[in-house]
Amino acid sequence: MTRGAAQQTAHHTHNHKVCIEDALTTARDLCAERGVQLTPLREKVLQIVWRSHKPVGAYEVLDELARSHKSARPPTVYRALDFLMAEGLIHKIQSLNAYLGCVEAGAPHSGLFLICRKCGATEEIADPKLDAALDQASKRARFRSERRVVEISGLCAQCAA
Amino acid sequence: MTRGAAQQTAHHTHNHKVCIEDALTTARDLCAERGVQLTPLREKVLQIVWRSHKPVGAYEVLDELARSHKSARPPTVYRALDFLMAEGLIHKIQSLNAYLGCVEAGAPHSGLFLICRKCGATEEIADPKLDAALDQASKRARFRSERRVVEISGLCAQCAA
DNA sequence: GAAGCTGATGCTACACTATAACAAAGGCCC
DNA sequence: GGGCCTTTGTTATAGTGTAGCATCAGCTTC
Ligand SMILES: [Zn+2]
Ligand SMILES: [Zn+2]
Ligand SMILES: [Zn+2]
Ligand SMILES: [Zn+2]
Repeated sequence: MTRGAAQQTAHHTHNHKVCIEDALTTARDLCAERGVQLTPLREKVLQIVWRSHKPVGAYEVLDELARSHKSARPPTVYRALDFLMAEGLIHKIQSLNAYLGCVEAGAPHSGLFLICRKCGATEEIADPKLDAALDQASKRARFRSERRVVEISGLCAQCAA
Repeated sequence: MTRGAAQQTAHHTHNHKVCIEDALTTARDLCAERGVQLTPLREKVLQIVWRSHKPVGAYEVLDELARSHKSARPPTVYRALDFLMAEGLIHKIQSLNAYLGCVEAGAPHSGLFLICRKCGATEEIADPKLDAALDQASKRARFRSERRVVEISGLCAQCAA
Protein backbone atom coordinates (compact mmCIF):
# COMPACT_ATOMS: atom_id res chain seq x y z
CA MET A 1 0.00 0.00 0.00
CA THR A 2 1.87 3.02 -1.24
CA ARG A 3 -1.22 5.15 -1.33
CA GLY A 4 -0.89 7.00 1.93
CA ALA A 5 -3.42 9.71 1.27
CA ALA A 6 -6.18 7.33 0.31
CA GLN A 7 -5.82 5.82 3.72
CA GLN A 8 -6.82 9.02 5.38
CA THR A 9 -10.03 8.65 7.21
CA ALA A 10 -13.15 10.40 6.01
CA HIS A 11 -12.26 13.61 7.76
CA HIS A 12 -14.24 16.66 6.84
CA THR A 13 -11.22 18.47 5.52
CA HIS A 14 -8.34 16.98 3.61
CA ASN A 15 -6.85 17.20 0.14
CA HIS A 16 -9.30 14.98 -1.61
CA LYS A 17 -7.71 15.39 -5.03
CA VAL A 18 -4.96 13.14 -3.78
CA CYS A 19 -7.50 10.48 -2.85
CA ILE A 20 -8.94 10.56 -6.35
CA GLU A 21 -5.58 10.47 -8.10
CA ASP A 22 -4.39 7.62 -5.96
CA ALA A 23 -7.56 5.65 -6.58
CA LEU A 24 -7.35 6.12 -10.35
CA THR A 25 -3.66 5.24 -10.48
CA THR A 26 -4.20 2.11 -8.43
CA ALA A 27 -7.16 1.13 -10.56
CA ARG A 28 -5.21 1.54 -13.80
CA ASP A 29 -2.32 -0.50 -12.47
CA LEU A 30 -4.52 -3.27 -11.15
CA CYS A 31 -6.55 -3.59 -14.32
CA ALA A 32 -3.40 -3.65 -16.43
CA GLU A 33 -1.94 -6.40 -14.26
CA ARG A 34 -5.11 -8.41 -14.52
CA GLY A 35 -5.60 -7.92 -18.22
CA VAL A 36 -9.04 -6.37 -17.84
CA GLN A 37 -10.13 -3.14 -19.46
CA LEU A 38 -10.56 -0.02 -17.43
CA THR A 39 -12.29 1.73 -20.30
CA PRO A 40 -12.84 5.51 -20.33
CA LEU A 41 -16.46 4.92 -19.38
CA ARG A 42 -15.55 2.76 -16.41
CA GLU A 43 -12.85 5.15 -15.32
CA LYS A 44 -15.29 8.03 -15.48
CA VAL A 45 -17.72 6.15 -13.28
CA LEU A 46 -14.95 5.34 -10.82
CA GLN A 47 -14.06 9.01 -10.78
CA ILE A 48 -17.65 9.98 -10.05
CA VAL A 49 -17.91 7.49 -7.20
CA TRP A 50 -14.72 8.97 -5.80
CA ARG A 51 -16.08 12.55 -5.86
CA SER A 52 -16.40 12.31 -2.11
CA HIS A 53 -16.19 9.91 0.78
CA LYS A 54 -19.95 9.62 0.82
CA PRO A 55 -21.58 6.61 -0.79
CA VAL A 56 -23.25 7.64 -4.04
CA GLY A 57 -26.42 6.17 -5.52
CA ALA A 58 -26.42 4.60 -8.97
CA TYR A 59 -28.82 7.21 -10.31
CA GLU A 60 -26.69 10.03 -8.93
CA VAL A 61 -23.81 8.51 -10.85
CA LEU A 62 -26.06 8.37 -13.89
CA ASP A 63 -27.01 12.04 -13.62
CA GLU A 64 -23.40 13.06 -13.32
CA LEU A 65 -22.23 10.74 -16.07
CA ALA A 66 -24.93 11.97 -18.43
CA ARG A 67 -23.41 15.47 -18.42
CA SER A 68 -20.48 14.23 -20.46
CA HIS A 69 -21.93 11.06 -21.91
CA LYS A 70 -25.31 11.66 -23.44
CA SER A 71 -26.07 8.02 -24.22
CA ALA A 72 -25.78 7.00 -20.57
CA ARG A 73 -28.68 4.90 -19.28
CA PRO A 74 -29.24 2.80 -16.15
CA PRO A 75 -27.57 -0.31 -17.64
CA THR A 76 -24.55 1.79 -18.58
CA VAL A 77 -24.03 2.71 -14.97
CA TYR A 78 -24.90 -0.64 -13.43
CA ARG A 79 -22.55 -2.48 -15.77
CA ALA A 80 -19.71 -0.18 -14.90
CA LEU A 81 -20.48 -0.47 -11.19
CA ASP A 82 -20.60 -4.27 -11.49
CA PHE A 83 -17.24 -4.29 -13.19
CA LEU A 84 -15.69 -2.03 -10.55
CA MET A 85 -17.10 -4.18 -7.77
CA ALA A 86 -15.87 -7.38 -9.40
CA GLU A 87 -12.40 -5.88 -9.54
CA GLY A 88 -12.63 -4.76 -5.92
CA LEU A 89 -12.36 -1.07 -6.78
CA ILE A 90 -15.60 -0.02 -5.16
CA HIS A 91 -17.95 -1.42 -2.54
CA LYS A 92 -21.69 -1.40 -2.33
CA ILE A 93 -23.10 -0.08 0.93
CA GLN A 94 -26.11 -2.33 1.34
CA SER A 95 -27.91 -0.29 3.94
CA LEU A 96 -27.91 2.75 1.64
CA ASN A 97 -28.10 1.18 -1.82
CA ALA A 98 -25.07 3.22 -2.68
CA TYR A 99 -21.50 2.81 -3.80
CA LEU A 100 -18.20 3.87 -2.31
CA GLY A 101 -14.64 3.89 -3.58
CA CYS A 102 -12.47 1.26 -1.96
CA VAL A 103 -9.39 2.49 -0.15
CA GLU A 104 -7.68 -0.89 -0.18
CA ALA A 105 -8.17 -1.90 -3.78
CA GLY A 106 -5.94 -4.77 -4.72
CA ALA A 107 -5.66 -6.43 -1.35
CA PRO A 108 -8.60 -8.82 -1.08
CA HIS A 109 -10.48 -7.73 1.97
CA SER A 110 -13.87 -7.37 3.53
CA GLY A 111 -14.09 -4.11 5.28
CA LEU A 112 -16.10 -2.62 8.08
CA PHE A 113 -17.94 0.55 7.13
CA LEU A 114 -18.70 3.38 9.53
CA ILE A 115 -21.52 5.44 8.04
CA CYS A 116 -22.34 8.86 9.48
CA ARG A 117 -26.07 9.46 9.24
CA LYS A 118 -25.60 13.22 9.54
CA CYS A 119 -22.82 14.13 7.11
CA GLY A 120 -22.84 10.89 5.11
CA ALA A 121 -19.09 10.41 5.33
CA THR A 122 -18.27 6.73 5.33
CA GLU A 123 -15.01 5.25 6.46
CA GLU A 124 -13.74 1.84 5.53
CA ILE A 125 -11.77 0.07 8.19
CA ALA A 126 -9.84 -3.18 8.17
CA ASP A 127 -9.96 -4.98 11.49
CA PRO A 128 -8.24 -8.31 12.10
CA LYS A 129 -10.16 -8.88 15.33
CA LEU A 130 -13.43 -8.46 13.49
CA ASP A 131 -12.31 -10.86 10.79
CA ALA A 132 -11.32 -13.36 13.44
CA ALA A 133 -14.64 -13.05 15.23
CA LEU A 134 -16.56 -13.56 12.00
CA ASP A 135 -14.44 -16.50 10.93
CA GLN A 136 -14.86 -18.09 14.31
CA ALA A 137 -18.62 -17.58 14.33
CA SER A 138 -18.93 -19.05 10.83
CA LYS A 139 -16.82 -22.01 11.74
CA ARG A 140 -18.82 -22.71 14.87
CA ALA A 141 -21.97 -22.81 12.74
CA ARG A 142 -20.20 -24.93 10.12
CA PHE A 143 -21.02 -22.22 7.62
CA ARG A 144 -18.85 -21.65 4.58
CA SER A 145 -18.51 -17.90 4.37
CA GLU A 146 -18.21 -16.24 0.97
CA ARG A 147 -19.34 -12.62 1.15
CA ARG A 148 -19.55 -10.24 4.06
CA VAL A 149 -21.49 -7.11 4.79
CA VAL A 150 -20.52 -5.22 7.93
CA GLU A 151 -21.93 -1.73 8.25
CA ILE A 152 -22.35 0.49 11.28
CA SER A 153 -24.49 3.62 11.13
CA GLY A 154 -24.21 6.42 13.62
CA LEU A 155 -22.39 9.68 14.09
CA CYS A 156 -18.81 10.36 13.10
CA ALA A 157 -16.45 12.12 15.49
CA GLN A 158 -17.06 15.56 13.93
CA CYS A 159 -20.85 15.27 13.85
CA ALA A 160 -21.14 13.85 17.35
CA ALA A 161 -19.32 16.88 18.75
CA MET B 1 -35.44 -16.67 26.97
CA THR B 2 -37.85 -19.47 27.60
CA ARG B 3 -38.38 -20.10 23.92
CA GLY B 4 -36.07 -23.05 23.40
CA ALA B 5 -37.39 -24.16 20.06
CA ALA B 6 -37.05 -20.76 18.47
CA GLN B 7 -33.40 -20.90 19.27
CA GLN B 8 -32.93 -23.92 17.07
CA THR B 9 -30.73 -23.15 14.16
CA ALA B 10 -32.09 -23.01 10.65
CA HIS B 11 -31.74 -26.73 10.13
CA HIS B 12 -33.45 -28.23 7.18
CA THR B 13 -35.67 -30.39 9.31
CA HIS B 14 -37.27 -29.46 12.58
CA ASN B 15 -40.72 -28.86 13.94
CA HIS B 16 -41.24 -25.42 12.60
CA LYS B 17 -44.75 -25.04 13.99
CA VAL B 18 -43.10 -24.63 17.36
CA CYS B 19 -40.98 -21.78 16.03
CA ILE B 20 -44.07 -19.99 14.79
CA GLU B 21 -46.06 -20.49 17.95
CA ASP B 22 -43.17 -19.33 20.10
CA ALA B 23 -42.66 -16.25 17.98
CA LEU B 24 -46.35 -15.31 18.10
CA THR B 25 -46.61 -15.87 21.83
CA THR B 26 -43.51 -13.80 22.49
CA ALA B 27 -44.77 -11.06 20.22
CA ARG B 28 -48.14 -10.88 21.96
CA ASP B 29 -46.53 -10.76 25.37
CA LEU B 30 -44.02 -8.11 24.38
CA CYS B 31 -46.59 -5.87 22.74
CA ALA B 32 -48.91 -6.19 25.73
CA GLU B 33 -46.07 -5.25 28.09
CA ARG B 34 -45.19 -2.26 25.96
CA GLY B 35 -48.73 -1.08 25.43
CA VAL B 36 -48.51 -1.25 21.65
CA GLN B 37 -51.05 -2.93 19.43
CA LEU B 38 -50.27 -6.20 17.74
CA THR B 39 -53.35 -5.94 15.57
CA PRO B 40 -54.67 -8.91 13.59
CA LEU B 41 -53.13 -7.46 10.44
CA ARG B 42 -49.71 -7.09 12.02
CA GLU B 43 -49.91 -10.52 13.57
CA LYS B 44 -50.80 -12.02 10.21
CA VAL B 45 -47.78 -10.36 8.62
CA LEU B 46 -45.57 -11.64 11.41
CA GLN B 47 -46.97 -15.12 10.81
CA ILE B 48 -46.20 -14.87 7.11
CA VAL B 49 -42.63 -13.76 7.75
CA TRP B 50 -42.28 -16.74 10.07
CA ARG B 51 -43.46 -19.23 7.44
CA SER B 52 -39.86 -20.33 7.11
CA HIS B 53 -36.35 -19.49 8.17
CA LYS B 54 -35.72 -17.86 4.82
CA PRO B 55 -35.92 -14.09 4.52
CA VAL B 56 -39.10 -13.11 2.69
CA GLY B 57 -39.55 -10.14 0.38
CA ALA B 58 -42.17 -7.50 1.10
CA TYR B 59 -44.06 -8.33 -2.09
CA GLU B 60 -44.06 -12.02 -1.25
CA VAL B 61 -45.64 -11.06 2.03
CA LEU B 62 -48.12 -8.95 0.10
CA ASP B 63 -49.09 -11.82 -2.23
CA GLU B 64 -49.61 -14.11 0.70
CA LEU B 65 -51.45 -11.53 2.76
CA ALA B 66 -53.76 -10.68 -0.14
CA ARG B 67 -55.19 -14.19 -0.08
CA SER B 68 -57.00 -13.44 3.16
CA HIS B 69 -57.01 -9.68 3.09
CA LYS B 70 -58.24 -8.33 -0.20
CA SER B 71 -57.51 -4.67 0.52
CA ALA B 72 -53.81 -5.32 1.08
CA ARG B 73 -51.49 -2.98 -0.82
CA PRO B 74 -47.78 -2.18 -0.59
CA PRO B 75 -48.24 0.39 2.17
CA THR B 76 -50.26 -2.13 4.17
CA VAL B 77 -47.31 -4.49 4.20
CA TYR B 78 -44.57 -1.92 4.66
CA ARG B 79 -46.36 -0.33 7.58
CA ALA B 80 -46.73 -3.67 9.29
CA LEU B 81 -43.10 -4.54 8.60
CA ASP B 82 -42.00 -1.17 9.96
CA PHE B 83 -43.98 -1.75 13.11
CA LEU B 84 -42.55 -5.23 13.59
CA MET B 85 -39.02 -3.95 13.04
CA ALA B 86 -39.53 -1.08 15.47
CA GLU B 87 -40.63 -3.59 18.09
CA GLY B 88 -37.67 -5.83 17.34
CA LEU B 89 -39.83 -8.73 16.18
CA ILE B 90 -38.31 -9.03 12.74
CA HIS B 91 -35.10 -7.97 11.03
CA LYS B 92 -34.43 -6.68 7.57
CA ILE B 93 -31.72 -8.52 5.68
CA GLN B 94 -30.15 -5.65 3.78
CA SER B 95 -28.25 -7.71 1.25
CA LEU B 96 -31.49 -9.39 0.13
CA ASN B 97 -34.09 -6.67 0.67
CA ALA B 98 -36.02 -9.22 2.66
CA TYR B 99 -37.35 -9.75 6.15
CA LEU B 100 -36.77 -12.44 8.75
CA GLY B 101 -38.37 -13.29 12.05
CA CYS B 102 -36.19 -12.50 15.03
CA VAL B 103 -35.35 -15.37 17.34
CA GLU B 104 -34.36 -13.12 20.23
CA ALA B 105 -37.27 -10.72 20.27
CA GLY B 106 -37.37 -8.75 23.46
CA ALA B 107 -33.69 -8.72 24.27
CA PRO B 108 -32.22 -5.72 22.49
CA HIS B 109 -29.56 -7.10 20.24
CA SER B 110 -27.78 -6.77 16.95
CA GLY B 111 -27.35 -10.11 15.39
CA LEU B 112 -25.06 -11.71 12.91
CA PHE B 113 -26.86 -13.35 10.00
CA LEU B 114 -25.57 -16.38 8.12
CA ILE B 115 -27.35 -16.51 4.78
CA CYS B 116 -27.17 -19.65 2.64
CA ARG B 117 -27.11 -18.65 -1.01
CA LYS B 118 -28.28 -22.12 -2.05
CA CYS B 119 -31.20 -22.99 0.21
CA GLY B 120 -31.88 -19.49 1.51
CA ALA B 121 -31.98 -20.56 5.15
CA THR B 122 -30.73 -17.76 7.35
CA GLU B 123 -29.56 -18.15 10.87
CA GLU B 124 -29.34 -15.37 13.40
CA ILE B 125 -26.47 -15.62 15.84
CA ALA B 126 -25.55 -13.57 18.88
CA ASP B 127 -21.83 -13.30 19.37
CA PRO B 128 -20.28 -11.33 22.25
CA LYS B 129 -16.84 -11.41 20.62
CA LEU B 130 -18.26 -9.84 17.48
CA ASP B 131 -20.00 -7.18 19.53
CA ALA B 132 -16.76 -6.47 21.36
CA ALA B 133 -14.80 -6.22 18.12
CA LEU B 134 -17.34 -3.82 16.62
CA ASP B 135 -17.50 -1.70 19.77
CA GLN B 136 -13.75 -1.52 19.89
CA ALA B 137 -13.43 -0.58 16.23
CA SER B 138 -16.07 2.14 16.62
CA LYS B 139 -14.40 3.51 19.68
CA ARG B 140 -11.01 3.61 18.02
CA ALA B 141 -12.52 5.68 15.20
CA ARG B 142 -14.37 7.85 17.73
CA PHE B 143 -17.58 6.86 15.98
CA ARG B 144 -20.88 6.78 17.86
CA SER B 145 -22.50 3.56 16.75
CA GLU B 146 -26.28 3.37 16.47
CA ARG B 147 -27.33 0.67 14.03
CA ARG B 148 -25.48 -2.42 12.82
CA VAL B 149 -25.74 -4.65 9.79
CA VAL B 150 -23.68 -7.81 9.85
CA GLU B 151 -24.49 -10.36 7.17
CA ILE B 152 -22.45 -13.24 5.85
CA SER B 153 -23.46 -15.04 2.66
CA GLY B 154 -22.21 -18.46 1.76
CA LEU B 155 -23.21 -22.09 2.14
CA CYS B 156 -24.82 -23.61 5.20
CA ALA B 157 -23.54 -26.89 6.60
CA GLN B 158 -26.15 -28.94 4.75
CA CYS B 159 -25.65 -27.27 1.39
CA ALA B 160 -21.86 -27.32 1.57
CA ALA B 161 -21.91 -31.10 2.01
C1' DG C 1 -9.65 -8.86 -46.71
C1' DA C 2 -13.69 -11.54 -45.39
C1' DA C 3 -15.57 -14.30 -41.80
C1' DG C 4 -15.97 -15.17 -37.22
C1' DC C 5 -15.19 -14.39 -32.35
C1' DT C 6 -15.10 -11.61 -28.03
C1' DG C 7 -15.89 -7.92 -24.95
C1' DA C 8 -17.98 -3.42 -24.45
C1' DT C 9 -21.59 -0.30 -25.17
C1' DG C 10 -26.32 1.38 -26.96
C1' DC C 11 -31.04 1.10 -26.33
C1' DT C 12 -35.90 -0.11 -25.10
C1' DA C 13 -38.57 -1.82 -22.04
C1' DC C 14 -39.69 -3.69 -17.78
C1' DA C 15 -39.41 -5.76 -12.89
C1' DC C 16 -38.81 -5.08 -8.24
C1' DT C 17 -38.61 -2.27 -3.90
C1' DA C 18 -40.42 1.47 -1.23
C1' DT C 19 -42.82 5.88 -0.01
C1' DA C 20 -45.97 10.22 -0.30
C1' DA C 21 -50.19 12.05 0.59
C1' DC C 22 -54.66 12.20 1.88
C1' DA C 23 -59.14 9.87 3.22
C1' DA C 24 -61.74 6.99 6.25
C1' DA C 25 -62.67 4.39 10.35
C1' DG C 26 -62.46 3.29 15.16
C1' DG C 27 -61.41 3.84 20.04
C1' DC C 28 -60.84 6.90 23.94
C1' DC C 29 -61.29 10.96 26.81
C1' DC C 30 -63.73 14.72 28.15
C1' DG D 1 -71.12 15.17 20.54
C1' DG D 2 -66.46 16.77 19.56
C1' DG D 3 -61.57 16.43 19.54
C1' DC D 4 -57.68 13.52 19.51
C1' DC D 5 -54.82 9.65 18.36
C1' DT D 6 -53.78 5.32 16.06
C1' DT D 7 -54.62 2.25 12.43
C1' DT D 8 -56.01 1.07 7.93
C1' DG D 9 -57.65 2.16 3.01
C1' DT D 10 -56.49 4.01 -1.44
C1' DT D 11 -54.23 6.06 -5.35
C1' DA D 12 -50.32 7.40 -7.29
C1' DT D 13 -45.50 7.79 -7.78
C1' DA D 14 -40.51 7.56 -6.55
C1' DG D 15 -36.34 4.86 -6.37
C1' DT D 16 -33.45 0.76 -7.51
C1' DG D 17 -32.03 -2.78 -10.64
C1' DT D 18 -32.35 -6.23 -14.98
C1' DA D 19 -33.65 -8.62 -19.37
C1' DG D 20 -32.83 -8.97 -23.94
C1' DC D 21 -31.27 -7.88 -28.11
C1' DA D 22 -28.72 -4.68 -31.39
C1' DT D 23 -24.41 -2.58 -32.57
C1' DC D 24 -19.64 -1.68 -32.74
C1' DA D 25 -14.64 -2.17 -32.31
C1' DG D 26 -10.67 -5.04 -31.88
C1' DC D 27 -8.61 -9.33 -32.73
C1' DT D 28 -7.81 -13.91 -35.01
C1' DT D 29 -7.87 -17.05 -38.66
C1' DC D 30 -8.02 -18.54 -42.88
ZN1 LIG E 1 -10.61 12.04 0.23
ZN1 LIG F 1 -20.53 12.97 10.12
ZN1 LIG G 1 -38.29 -23.11 12.48
ZN1 LIG H 1 -28.29 -24.05 2.66
